[in-house]
Amino acid sequence: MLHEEVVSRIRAILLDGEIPPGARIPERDLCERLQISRTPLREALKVLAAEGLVQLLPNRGSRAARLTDKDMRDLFEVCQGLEALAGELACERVTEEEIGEIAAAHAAMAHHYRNGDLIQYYRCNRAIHEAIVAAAGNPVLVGLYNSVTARIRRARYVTPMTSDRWALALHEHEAILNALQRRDGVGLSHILRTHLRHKREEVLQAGFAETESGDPTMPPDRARV
Amino acid sequence: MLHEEVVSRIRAILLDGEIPPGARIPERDLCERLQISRTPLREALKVLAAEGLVQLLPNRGSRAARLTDKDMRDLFEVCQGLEALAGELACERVTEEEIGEIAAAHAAMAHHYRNGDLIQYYRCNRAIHEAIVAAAGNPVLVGLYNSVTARIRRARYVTPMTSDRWALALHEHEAILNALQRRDGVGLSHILRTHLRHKREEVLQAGFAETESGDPTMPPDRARV
DNA sequence: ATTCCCTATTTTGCATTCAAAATTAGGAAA
DNA sequence: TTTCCTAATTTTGAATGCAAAATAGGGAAT
Repeated sequence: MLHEEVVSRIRAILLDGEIPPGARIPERDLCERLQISRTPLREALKVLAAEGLVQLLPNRGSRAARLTDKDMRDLFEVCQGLEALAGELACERVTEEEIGEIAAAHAAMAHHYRNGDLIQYYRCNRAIHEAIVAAAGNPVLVGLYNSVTARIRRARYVTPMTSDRWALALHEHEAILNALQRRDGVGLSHILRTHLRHKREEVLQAGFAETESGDPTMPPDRARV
Repeated sequence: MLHEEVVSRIRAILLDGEIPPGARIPERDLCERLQISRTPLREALKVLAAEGLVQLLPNRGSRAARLTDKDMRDLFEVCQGLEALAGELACERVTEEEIGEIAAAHAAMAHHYRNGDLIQYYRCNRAIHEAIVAAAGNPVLVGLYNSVTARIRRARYVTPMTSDRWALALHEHEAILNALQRRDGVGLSHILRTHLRHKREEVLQAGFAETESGDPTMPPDRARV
């Protein structure tokens, strides 16, 4: 198994919450599960620590990082900036074909909205945001966007919405698609910011931060893998 | 030596160009120099690879990453977005004390400009940009900014300027300081973008990209450490 | 001289090992 | 029972060892 694959697999385990935020990462068990020795596992953990998904505790191993409200706010703030930039660039560079794909994803999303299928709605939603970032044609931007969004993925795409919020979000997405089709970079940038600001408010209101009560320096629970 | 320190030391070696872009990284020699074994060295290299400073070649070790023109353009583009965001946030959050420090750095920079001291000018210049990002009060933003700017540091802060360009840059910096003092987020954001666009043009014009002629898949020179 | 091929050496990637640190478990004292 | 101390166990962090891959070297054939 290649280094990058080890990183991906562990990242998936963390994002799925299989090792919940704050839980200690059991090297031994993970090694057994991935059928690798501790050396490549630990290399991957250091990389994930640099990404912010893992917290390293000197002489005490590593745990799944947990986000405070402040972390969440900071991450959404940067995400807004990145999506705003992506929106502007995308309007300059997006192809007609890409616009077609995004329009199709939007239509599918609207369909799931009408069916009240939040899971599928979020799936399309995420695809749209990622497609806009991809359309910016800047791999560096894609990389940063992925690392930032990975950390807020669960909050962003799991938090339930009130019916009002959901209707507003869909409405905003119509404006997003519209701005993209008109290649109105400034407009797209602006609506994306507003859209993400609303999402952030929802998430923080829902208290999605991953900090539990209690001393964060205390020995964390051990995740069973 | 702590893991993070190993990463920092190797990062410094790469940024100093001591191992030039494209050169193979000699694990053995670096181990000897840092007085560590290959295990922690390789952990650090994987982290630096994730940062984009090192390129991993399966079964063929790692080399110092080299930037193409496209990489340079992409990095500057993202850097513009990050500084623009930082500028906006900084105007909301910067303290009077921080403004004072930035004003002082600006004065020092202007002094070095008048003396024609490019090295010292760039030192102050970089301090100002970093102070604005710091004033945004968003550690996530600082982290991304550092990783992006690390990769373009040499291009950004080494490229010589024509007298016209230099005069323009100083003039832009006056506008930057002014916008910050007026806490004009939109204005600061805008001038920072313009300023960085100019810098990018300079760098690309100077042909600072790190791609050498020849097949990039060929065995690279080995750096002597 | 140049190209090809085969062997010797080096380098890589990972498993294993080992000392140091932390954690756990157990028993004595209050 | 609760608290504190000590010894056994586990876990961590890094060095070492080892097989596989890549590279370098050195003729033989053209």
